Amino acid sequence: MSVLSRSRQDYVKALYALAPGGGPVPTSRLAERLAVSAPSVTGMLGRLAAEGLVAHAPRAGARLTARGRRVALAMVRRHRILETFLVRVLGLDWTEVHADAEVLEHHISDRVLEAIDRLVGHPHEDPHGHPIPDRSGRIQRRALAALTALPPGARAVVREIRDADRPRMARWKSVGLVPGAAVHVRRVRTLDDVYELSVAGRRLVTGSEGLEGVMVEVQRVAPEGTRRGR
Amino acid sequence: MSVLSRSRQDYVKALYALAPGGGPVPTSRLAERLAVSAPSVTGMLGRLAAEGLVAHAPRAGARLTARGRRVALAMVRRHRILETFLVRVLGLDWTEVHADAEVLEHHISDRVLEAIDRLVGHPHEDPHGHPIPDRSGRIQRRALAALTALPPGARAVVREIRDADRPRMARWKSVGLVPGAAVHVRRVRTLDDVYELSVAGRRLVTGSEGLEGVMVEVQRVAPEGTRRGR
DNA sequence: TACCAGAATTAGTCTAGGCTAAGACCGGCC
DNA sequence: GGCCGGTCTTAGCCTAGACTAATTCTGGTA
Repeated sequence: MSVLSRSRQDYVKALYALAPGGGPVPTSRLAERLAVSAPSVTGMLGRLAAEGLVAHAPRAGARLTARGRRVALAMVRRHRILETFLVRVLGLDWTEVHADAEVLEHHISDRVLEAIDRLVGHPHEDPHGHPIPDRSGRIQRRALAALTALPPGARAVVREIRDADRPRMARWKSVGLVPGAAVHVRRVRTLDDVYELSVAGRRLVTGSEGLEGVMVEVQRVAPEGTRRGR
Repeated sequence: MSVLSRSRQDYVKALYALAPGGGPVPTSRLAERLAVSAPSVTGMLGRLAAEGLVAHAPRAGARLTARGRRVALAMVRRHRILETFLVRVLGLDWTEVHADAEVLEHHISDRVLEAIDRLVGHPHEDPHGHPIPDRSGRIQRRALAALTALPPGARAVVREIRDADRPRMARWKSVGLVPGAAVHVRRVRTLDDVYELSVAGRRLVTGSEGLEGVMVEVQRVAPEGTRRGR
């Protein structure tokens, strides 16, 4: 009970990722996320429920218990500290550290994790800008908007780059869409899905597909006379 | 075939550890070392033989093939680089890093391993003094003697501390028996198993039990008129 | 109200890698 | 030469965690 198999850790982590607020997650969503069949999910949810990590109302989805949530947050902490370490200490690129952290988070002892945390200076954010839960599982919650949701004229600062495939992250990085970058939405042509932005002063024209996963903190919604889109 | 399960890696590593020279290893020795039953060993040896990693003549023990030996040396390299990292970068004590390295060696990608190797400056020895195989599996072979095999009067330098239980390694460390330390054998009382040494200038009296695993490079066997013991 | 489609669960298998119990081999002693 | 004890191997079983096929719900529509 005290030491969870890698599989269990993955299920708990996925539940948290799919519903950080604790809402119920359908079996099929978990199956898709974990690249596993639906019956496998049903089976594992049964075990996790018996262990008190999830509440599973048959045919009504599963949600983490308080204990499950603590486990999930511990995994998130491990993952993000490891990513920070891989980038800052080992010099790997932040567009390519996800897979390594994904494996290591299951196998590193608390002792080594805390030593690494110390080495990188107890960071509050990982290289993608995600907040790192503290030892007791507290995580900074912030109200971020998707860059694609901003109306023309808005100004914002990039805060998080959600994990995505490597080429996409590499593209974001190459055009300056990195945590901390200032963004100004110049025009949005909804019909043909074209965004004209300036990113850190440089002009960028792209489709929405190339922006999903970039989360920003809004500075100014729009110049005078313009209303915020939903 | 290209990616070996943790279990397979452990068997191959154990075979190398029990017979670095490539000699045959009895099933029972493997079982003992891996804390596994003899039938489990027979079963796994069958699989490893089918995969070309070991040669298994029934009832005559198993030995590594050239391929198996390459795998084993890669594992040794990973283990020792990781130990070096845990000590030099994370600041852990060399008497307590073995278990962590034992787990991590199976889960770290080549990319991360090489980054770590770079970070610690491509060391040739780990913190216990063991030589680290290079990328192509070449390992420095040296003729070391057990400290307990030295005759009275001999002078030597500690070169390797063989992995052992933590308290024992901690004791060695606390009395100065660390790689690089100069040792002078003052007296050996074979009857009641007492060794009188001076270690880095400090006097040390102990039984042989407290010295097993300390390997030295002999400087001078004995003063005039004394013969070397076997 | 009855039916249908999609989602979830149940039933039954499979693989890796363990285990115990039982049988087969082999080297040494009488 | 025959037996005996230890060492291996074979036989059969177990668990975690996957899978596919078949079955059961359930909510929405005719």
